[in-house]
Amino acid sequence: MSAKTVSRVVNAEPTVSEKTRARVLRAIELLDYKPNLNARMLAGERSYLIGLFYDKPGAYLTDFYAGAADRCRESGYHLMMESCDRDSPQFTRQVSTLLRQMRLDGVILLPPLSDDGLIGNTLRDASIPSVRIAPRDHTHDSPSIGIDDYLAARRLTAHLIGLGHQRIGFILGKPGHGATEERYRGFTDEMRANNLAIDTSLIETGNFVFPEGVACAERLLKVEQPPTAIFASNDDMAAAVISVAHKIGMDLPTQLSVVGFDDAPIATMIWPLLTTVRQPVASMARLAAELIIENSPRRLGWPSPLPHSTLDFELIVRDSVTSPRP
Amino acid sequence: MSAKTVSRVVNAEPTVSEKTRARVLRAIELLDYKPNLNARMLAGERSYLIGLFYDKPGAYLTDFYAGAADRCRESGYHLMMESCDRDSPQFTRQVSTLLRQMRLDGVILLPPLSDDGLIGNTLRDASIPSVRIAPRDHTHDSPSIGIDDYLAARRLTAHLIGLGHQRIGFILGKPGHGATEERYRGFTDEMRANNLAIDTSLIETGNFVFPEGVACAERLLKVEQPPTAIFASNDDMAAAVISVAHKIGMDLPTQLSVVGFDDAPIATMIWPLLTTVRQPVASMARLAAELIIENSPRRLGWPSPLPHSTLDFELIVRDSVTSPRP
DNA sequence: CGGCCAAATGACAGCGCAGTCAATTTGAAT
DNA sequence: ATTCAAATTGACTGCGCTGTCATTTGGCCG
Repeated sequence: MSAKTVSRVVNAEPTVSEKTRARVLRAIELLDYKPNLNARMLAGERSYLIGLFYDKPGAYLTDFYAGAADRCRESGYHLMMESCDRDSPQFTRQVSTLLRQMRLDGVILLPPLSDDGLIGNTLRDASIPSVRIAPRDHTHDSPSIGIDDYLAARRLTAHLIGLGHQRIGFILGKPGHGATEERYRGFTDEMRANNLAIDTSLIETGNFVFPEGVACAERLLKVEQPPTAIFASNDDMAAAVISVAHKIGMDLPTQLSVVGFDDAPIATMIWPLLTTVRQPVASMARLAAELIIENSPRRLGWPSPLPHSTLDFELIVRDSVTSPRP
Repeated sequence: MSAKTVSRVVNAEPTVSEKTRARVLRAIELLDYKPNLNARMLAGERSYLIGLFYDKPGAYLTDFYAGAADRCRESGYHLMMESCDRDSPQFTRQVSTLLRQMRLDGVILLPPLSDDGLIGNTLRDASIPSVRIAPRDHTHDSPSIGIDDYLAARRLTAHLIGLGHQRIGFILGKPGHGATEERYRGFTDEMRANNLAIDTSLIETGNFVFPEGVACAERLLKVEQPPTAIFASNDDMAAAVISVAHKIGMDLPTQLSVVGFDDAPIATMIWPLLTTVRQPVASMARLAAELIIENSPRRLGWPSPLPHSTLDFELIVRDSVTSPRP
């Protein structure tokens, strides 16, 4: 029973007889043997480490991390969460240091990193597989995972219209994000499909953050003929709308309907509870980790065609929407 | 110029002449040399890895992670965030696997893990240094970091009392957490110091979470003579109070003052903005990482007496508090 | 029963670094 | 200049595993 044979069993190599495999597994169980990760990394080509790169920490980050880490654990991998300050001058250095020091087997890119050319190139140069979450651009040379933002936005808009809303304000996310564009496109298409005019004075840009959402809401609610409903491109900005409405003494949702997007924790921490779209964050995370883990041993590159997974979203109807007052 | 000499320079060993050190450093810079982490781990006794163990992901988790990771990066360390499901049967196995596989140099324990005997023992048996964040119990054999919850709660209560509030409701956190007890003690002591009675029908337990905070708030606002102010032991529960108040049509903060604790993101994402206590999360995180990093090379155990750091909190006065109506 | 091929196993080296200890250089004292 | 201790440096080894390749085993055929 040589060390090598144990190694073979641990790595599930096919060239081991069933008899010895069983014996080894029993011994492993008995001794509670755990292979030393560092030695495996040093000797082998895999590091059993996956990077999770993000720009700014959002509310979904911990959820995503938890989901991906969960999947990683199942296969003996570990997740390294790393904040990538895109504007930092040492940005590339930082990334390549990480890659070289840690020998990551793959990287999961959260938006807006998923569309960042610099990171993309750095990863490609280092031939490190990556998986992109909710990219704007699906022509990258790595798989992507997301929901159909366009469709979700249409549904959400249809929900509003179905209840009788006609003047609907829209708060855009951060320019350049795929989600921003798709959600807006879904909104406008659904409006047009219902022969509803899009009043450009009712379109604001809130960059996905609460404070700017506040400014948008203040402008939106101050116009001559205010909207009866506001579609915010994420829950943080929807919360901002609600906060402003409360501040100026509006009665919600009677006087104003609000919808958000993401089903972030904040969605259920305010009154009225937000009607929103839930992204399957945990599933996306698990899938992302899985893609990398399964691709990792071979290093054969991604299968062709590249898997672009579109997961199902869920329309969550809560209390923040009602029919407009006649 | 042997490899060993380079190793000495990289590890800042003292027995290198200034001349060679300079030469080596220049070469390192020139070649952009990065020592292989895995090899260092395998060969040396350090792993350059610190664990951040948490139970349930809270809002401050990402901030804490960011702060600690920041400090780690400065010294070439990395942070592994791990969720410890305290109730899982494989809990100990999971932890010890981590420790043995990754050979963590140290572990940061977030509450309530900071008071968990099982983890504490496991770590001690593996002689892995740990740093506890906001423990209830300061008699552990590892350093702790926190703020003076008692004092902060007194200040917050004094703020309320100073504005004229006399009937003040209190929502407790999760039993067993140090923060829960200290904050409540601060509240009661300050009330007593002002000769104010503590009406036990105005004390509720919300376990630090929003949904239970909602239930507490509903009960609190339904009593015969409702409080004019509510002290929630954290911001999530304070948000719950505000949400309920909005729901039943109260005018805030005129009819009800609310204070929270932590200055979580939610504190500024609702109207009225929460008056609360800010914990220096980033500083705590940096300090925690630093303690482990500095202790790590020696493995001499902690200095005596054990450093129990009490960092400064900050009373953040915003809009959720006003004088009670006459 | 020998011969042969494929399957299964083991011997060995080396991944890149740090620990050990011996070899070398330096510098101060004689 | 010589001597000797201290300071500095380098050769060598091993950390625990995996890749390579040689060796052994087992099954099947003639």
